[in-house]
Amino acid sequence: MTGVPAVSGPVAGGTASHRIADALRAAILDGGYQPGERIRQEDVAARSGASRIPVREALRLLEAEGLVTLVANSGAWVARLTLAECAELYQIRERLEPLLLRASLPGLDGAALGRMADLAAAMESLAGDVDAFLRADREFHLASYAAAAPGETTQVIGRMWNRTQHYRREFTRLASRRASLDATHLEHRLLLDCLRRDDADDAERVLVMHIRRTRLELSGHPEIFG
Amino acid sequence: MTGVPAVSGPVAGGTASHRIADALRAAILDGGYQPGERIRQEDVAARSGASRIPVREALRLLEAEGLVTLVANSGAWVARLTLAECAELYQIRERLEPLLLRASLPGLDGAALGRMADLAAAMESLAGDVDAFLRADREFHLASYAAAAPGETTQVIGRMWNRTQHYRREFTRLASRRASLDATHLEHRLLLDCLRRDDADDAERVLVMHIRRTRLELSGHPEIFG
DNA sequence: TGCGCCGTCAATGTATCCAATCTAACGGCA
DNA sequence: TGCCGTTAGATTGGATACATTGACGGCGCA
Repeated sequence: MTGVPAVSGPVAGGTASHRIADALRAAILDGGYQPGERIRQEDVAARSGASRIPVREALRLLEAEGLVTLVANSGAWVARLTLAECAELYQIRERLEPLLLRASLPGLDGAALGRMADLAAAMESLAGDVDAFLRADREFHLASYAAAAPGETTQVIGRMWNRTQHYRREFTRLASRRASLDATHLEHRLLLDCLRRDDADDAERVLVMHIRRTRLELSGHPEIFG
Repeated sequence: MTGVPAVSGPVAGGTASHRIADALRAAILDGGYQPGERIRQEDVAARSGASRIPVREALRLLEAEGLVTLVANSGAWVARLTLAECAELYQIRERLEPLLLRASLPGLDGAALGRMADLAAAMESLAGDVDAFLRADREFHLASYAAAAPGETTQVIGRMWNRTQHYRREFTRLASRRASLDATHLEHRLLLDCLRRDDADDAERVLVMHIRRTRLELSGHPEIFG
């Protein structure tokens, strides 16, 4: 229940709906709920000590974020993606993340780049711990965008990361077993180099290739989406 | 209340929340509600013959779409954009719409291109009627994407169009008064030509320039965002 | 006269209760 | 024995009623 830096996280004020939505989101991202798993309103209500009304609003919120699928008069399930849907989210990322990176680049200072270097190094040594790798990878990329003014682009990209989180976990599990994250590590270093050189064009290119390669490798593992 | 081809339109099942959300969305897009205007839950409930519960869920939905701004314990307002926020949405469009156009291009047949040509011609003669122009422009561009499999990209782009609708209307009002939509018309013809030639790269380029020029012209009219 | 406190009111947030709908198990029938 | 209609249960959707929060205006005081 801890650890994932929630993108649309505990920002919103004290209303119960938001608290519940935050808790559910964290549970889904951490794998406490699996894709396809049913979410019963009363269960959530009981666990959060509230009535079903705020739970319903929380579910609506998560549906809008794409994390939950609601069917009228039937129920709520943790959203699952087909391979094609997941690939589409990655294509959106390929187009939008370079935009955000470009906006962030001028504001990235030495401290931010240092933190990113630490994370990149950590990922290379963390080959075994999938969840730690996921957290570091997420923080690495989000850190590269952190100097951009938060706005719609950040929101959209955050939703893409959240929606694909489970499949990234499964893929990383596979890849780490075969010790085949070398390309990832290399691209992270390349990206850092572009940022240090303040070269936005190169950074965009590297980032596009990084996301695209991941997408193509994901497409090679349709069994993840079974 | 009619006319706007709602992007996230009356798709969803019979639940009252969705009906109310559809009605509110249409009202906002048509200008029945102005940006910054307050939306009272009881008003909407009374008008739609339902209680406040489904109204609240509808408002949550529209908040997620970016059309409504909710403040806890305070109320709901029709979302308003600053010039910077609007420009950001246009930058997202610059990156994503070419992607969608490329996906749609192979499936565009003669009928679709013919319809687009009709709409382009209509826009050129419709110089006076702002709302008719807006409808035609929207249908023109959405038609160019219609052959792509509906997915997240379509959704995101639709939301961008919806959120900027009001400001496009105001801008068009200004531009049509000065008869300065010539560049728009020209770009529409160029785009159609690329599509007829089945040239995806050129089409992407023209579309990017089309959206970017609009963004820059919008930036020249900060008074719209007062 | 201007600032700040307090009371009233309106609008939202939440809980409880009832109705409508879907699911699944059961039994009848071919 | 397999299929289908029926019925009972569970679960969600919605309405009403109450609690809570925030806003506005009046009053007192400096």
